[in-house]
Amino acid sequence: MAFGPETIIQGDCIEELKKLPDGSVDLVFADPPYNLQLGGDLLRPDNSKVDAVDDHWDQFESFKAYDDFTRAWMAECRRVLKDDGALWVIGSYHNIFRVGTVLQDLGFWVLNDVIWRKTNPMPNFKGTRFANAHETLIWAAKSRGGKRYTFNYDAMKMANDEVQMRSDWTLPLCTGEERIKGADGHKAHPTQKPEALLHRVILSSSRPGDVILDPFFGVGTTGAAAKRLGRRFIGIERESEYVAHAKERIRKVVPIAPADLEVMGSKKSEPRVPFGTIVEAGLLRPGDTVWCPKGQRSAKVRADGSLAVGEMTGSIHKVGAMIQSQPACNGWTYWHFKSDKGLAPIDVLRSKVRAEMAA
Amino acid sequence: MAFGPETIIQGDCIEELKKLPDGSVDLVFADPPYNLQLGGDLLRPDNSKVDAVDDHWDQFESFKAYDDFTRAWMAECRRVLKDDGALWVIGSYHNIFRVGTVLQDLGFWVLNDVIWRKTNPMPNFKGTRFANAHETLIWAAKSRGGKRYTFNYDAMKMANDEVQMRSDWTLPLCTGEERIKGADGHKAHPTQKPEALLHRVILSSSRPGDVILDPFFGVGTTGAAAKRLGRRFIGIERESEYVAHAKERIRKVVPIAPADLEVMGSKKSEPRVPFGTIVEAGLLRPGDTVWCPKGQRSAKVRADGSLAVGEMTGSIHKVGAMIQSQPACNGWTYWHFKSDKGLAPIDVLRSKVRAEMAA
DNA sequence: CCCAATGATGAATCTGTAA
DNA sequence: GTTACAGATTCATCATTGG
Repeated sequence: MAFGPETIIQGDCIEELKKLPDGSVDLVFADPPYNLQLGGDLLRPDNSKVDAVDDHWDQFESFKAYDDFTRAWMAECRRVLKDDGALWVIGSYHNIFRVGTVLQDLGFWVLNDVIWRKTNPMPNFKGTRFANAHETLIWAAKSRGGKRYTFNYDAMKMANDEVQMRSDWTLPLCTGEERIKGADGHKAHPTQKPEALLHRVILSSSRPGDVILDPFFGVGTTGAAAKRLGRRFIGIERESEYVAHAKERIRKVVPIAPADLEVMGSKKSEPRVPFGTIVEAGLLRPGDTVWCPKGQRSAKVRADGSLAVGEMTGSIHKVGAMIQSQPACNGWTYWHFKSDKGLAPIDVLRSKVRAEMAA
Repeated sequence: MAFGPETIIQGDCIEELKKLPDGSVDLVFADPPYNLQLGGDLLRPDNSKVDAVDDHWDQFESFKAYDDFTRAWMAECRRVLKDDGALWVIGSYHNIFRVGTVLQDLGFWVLNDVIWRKTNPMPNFKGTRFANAHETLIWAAKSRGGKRYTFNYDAMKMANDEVQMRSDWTLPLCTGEERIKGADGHKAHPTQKPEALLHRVILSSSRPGDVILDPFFGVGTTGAAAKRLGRRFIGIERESEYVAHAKERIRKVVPIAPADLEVMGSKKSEPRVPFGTIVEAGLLRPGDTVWCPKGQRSAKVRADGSLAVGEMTGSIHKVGAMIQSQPACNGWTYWHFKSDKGLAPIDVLRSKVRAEMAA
């Protein structure tokens, strides 16, 4: 069985996978349900309601039910993969450990776990945890020591300013024009992935003309990226509405010439370094004193990177503003520490940390 | 059984854990071994040579042994944890999926997965994969819906320039002076973690005086960070050489003065002041008027600390919610009184009362 | 036409205490 | 156990509106 360049199948993922022949696919990208286990409604501080992912397809009775489901679709994916093929799966802490364990148990060989760092994640509105600002992808070969998987090392290095691509990728969410909208103007799919993410996945681990299978096709991000990058694809999706959106979307995609693929240039601005990092790095210690430029006034450094002047506490900027009775203050240039050459602005310490980060 | 501030136990992790009493520990930090490639004795860190495991079945056996080992130490950790306790585990793609699955199966409730982004990771020399530039930590409460875990949200926010802390942490590797050296001048431990990482873990999820347990103590990074931050600790480590290094290292650590350990507290922890107290204190009088932020709407203060708008009466929060037709409202920030500088939120009056209470 | 102010929104396991 | 209610809580980005 040979696949045309574009195949979209409407139907149940596992049933349809079973119809595909052994060893016919080069790369699988799967974005399965995450099995979020949400409580009641969640309100933002402005009392508006968060549009939760409460779709029926994300509901599972237990971890065991989720594991069984995972094993079923993933075993089929492994069967249809060529021996030199590979699999990508994306998930969050709700499901990624289950997925990774099943994957290893099925004989896949993990090559990397890759972190998608979101530049603009949804915050944690209630202040109960760390803002959940990333998702995890697993990249795995069909088996250990099997035929060689595809990895376009130089393309990745090129796309990363000639520095080896790392396992953490910083990319924005899929919003704005890119986000597919329904007739009502609302998002057509609750969890549409950014095409830039698929671009990097496909560019890194497949060749032009390869067949890429997405068993949870949704509104077709994998298909759009595959077509743009000159790959063939097979998408399986149960919901007819998503299929319709995907078809319309992919129809409009114009494939680009390989020479024009170097579009992912990354511009690096100076990384933000919180003052707390200076304390964590041990460049200043909790209890240490910092001084104003002329050394008359001082403040104490606290373990969390706040300063204290008497009862007054807050960030380096806030405390600096308060003791000067000014509306604002740049704490990095205002506060000084005692070095062997006398008082020096703490900005010097920030430069040190930045130099280390860049190294 | 009460623990002293510093307890280091030399012995097998699981055996020694079994001797600890139920519900006696506030926080566990575990950095377990993940040498999955080695068959046989998974606990031995001395890298004795074992033939590569190519066979799928052997691989499965190896995973099973690792899962059993993980379940054994983690179940004991769960037993010794207090009901409001929590667990941190760190790992890489080799083991973190196994660890996360076991953790969920044991009833732990995942709060976050946290990514340690290394600023200076080891490159991938052969150019065969993405540079493995991160490790994963899992932070989990003892159980779902159990007693409230500790999270110092405001301290974390402060440490991150007043923006809430995210699930990805950028920190350098442990190198240079910080890295413990053996008599031969080489690193004493193969996977020593940076103290900055432990600083953030401990500061975020424990309180001064808490008991922190590290069942894979190594050269004592957890102990050093715990002592510095005024926490007690219990470390278990099998290798006497590591224990010796840890003791010597921790001996030299100077704890931060208790006063300097104070971090930004949450508003939730401040004493509750009923609105009626404001009226009792005479800061507002029955019959006085309070206004919404822009001053268009007003309500009357009543003697019992309720508000009235026409027929509508109730608490400051309820009346605020009702006149805005919103599900909830913080009356302290919504309602304003007329001061000599124009409208000011009644929260100012609450601060006054609190200041007086503290005096 | 540009800039400022305002509003909307994204895979979210999202409160605590007292009666 | 449950219910009631006080009151604490958000970041980056893009679209829209108003001047």
